[in-house]
Amino acid sequence: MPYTYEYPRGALAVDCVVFGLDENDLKVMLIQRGQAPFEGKWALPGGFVHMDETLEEAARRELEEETGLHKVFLEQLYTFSAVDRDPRERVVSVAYYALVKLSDHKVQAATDARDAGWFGVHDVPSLAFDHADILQKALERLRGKLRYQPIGFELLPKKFTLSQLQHLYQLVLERTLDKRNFRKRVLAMGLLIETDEVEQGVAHRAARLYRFDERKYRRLVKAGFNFEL
Amino acid sequence: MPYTYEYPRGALAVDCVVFGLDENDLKVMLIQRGQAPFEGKWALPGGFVHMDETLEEAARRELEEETGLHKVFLEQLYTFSAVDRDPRERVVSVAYYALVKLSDHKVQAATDARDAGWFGVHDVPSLAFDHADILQKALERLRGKLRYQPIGFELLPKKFTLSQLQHLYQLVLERTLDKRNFRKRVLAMGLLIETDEVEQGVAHRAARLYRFDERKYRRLVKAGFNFEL
DNA sequence: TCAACTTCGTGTCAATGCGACACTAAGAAT
DNA sequence: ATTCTTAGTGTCGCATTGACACGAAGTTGA
Repeated sequence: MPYTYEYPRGALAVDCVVFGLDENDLKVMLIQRGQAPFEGKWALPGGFVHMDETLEEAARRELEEETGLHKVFLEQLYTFSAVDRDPRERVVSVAYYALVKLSDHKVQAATDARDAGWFGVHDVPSLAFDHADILQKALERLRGKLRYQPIGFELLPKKFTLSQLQHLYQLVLERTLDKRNFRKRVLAMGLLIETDEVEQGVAHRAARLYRFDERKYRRLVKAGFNFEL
Repeated sequence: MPYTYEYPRGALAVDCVVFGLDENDLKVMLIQRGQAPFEGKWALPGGFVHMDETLEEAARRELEEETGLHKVFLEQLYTFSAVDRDPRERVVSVAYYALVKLSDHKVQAATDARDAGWFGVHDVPSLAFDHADILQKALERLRGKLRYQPIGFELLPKKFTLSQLQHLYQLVLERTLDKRNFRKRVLAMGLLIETDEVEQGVAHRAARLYRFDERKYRRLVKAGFNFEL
């Protein structure tokens, strides 16, 4: 305990709001706390920042440690600093949100030592700290971002149907969208590649599978292009 | 100096990007550093966060202390955490951006003990720390925000002409706008109140003065309204 | 006082974008 | 073969957007 400073210092933490998409719901990953404070309560995955890592590195490390997730889409959300947000002492927390393909990560999520699980975003239990506020803010951001940036693909498998994509948009934006108009718009933006495959194992006409053209997207972003769905 | 912890802790700071509007330019307020590191270099106003204040409180306090500004529009921007962004030790900085009416604050800005001043945003000197990055990000945010939220008024005097408002938009967005279309759109959003005054002391036909209807704006925001200019 | 100068303030029209809307096609199940 | 379910497709009217020019008002200086 040789770390002594001239002035008092709060601790710095990161918390992650991890979104995943299930057939029917937008889910968020929560872990059950194993220690006080809030022992037994559900909380966002997160932890303290080390001295030799950036905030994003800390967020990725904690995600990997606590949920097994890695290489996910991750973006800074907001920094929460209410003086009493942690009952132990002053802790300022930088929140990130992540989007993951549930199909890829279903298994690992539950294999951590602590209990971890996916909850429908409108059906979360009471959360530790100010994590409910953080979740709220993350949802708003996701909604806002989805409108003008093609980030929805991060939540879907590599190959997906347009119906899945529309379903995702409807879940996040919380309203229904017209099928024809949606397809028109989303195809018009020119970032979807039609594959020659169709979905498998459905009890009705199979839908065509598409891929997101990430290469093209990156190129356009670099060229200063502006996406508004 | 009795503040001892089990693990090392970085320091937590806030930095403020303060925008102001001059007749011809969008300006940013800088202060000249009085101590190492970067002594003599220009930097964003800012400082360390106290244990009993939120980040926003810290930002407002520093603004008041270093530049005399108070009661300004202030919003969190981003948290910067490069490990070596401060040569002394680990410092994570939460950046805020502020919009002030230069007309109200021109005087105080220069009265601080240190040297402080307004610089055209495209004509800033080399900055201390990673403050150039912070400024860059603030500019992007301001541009993005201006598109869909009526925050430009924070930069203008209480009563202003539509030409001033257009000029501001042009400065921030860095492109010219059609006068008639601009007036149509901005009046259509219904948040401007026409006063019965006109500007004074100009060597040509005087323009009508308008006020921003903040009351109405707040009401609409509360009602969940969505502004897109 | 009149001519010159500067900025104010205003409307139309064409093109485009957007939302509403319904039926046939394909494939699986029975 | 019939039924069931979802896939996939085009038009049309309306609203929005952007391009575009000139007379009005007020000041200045000859």
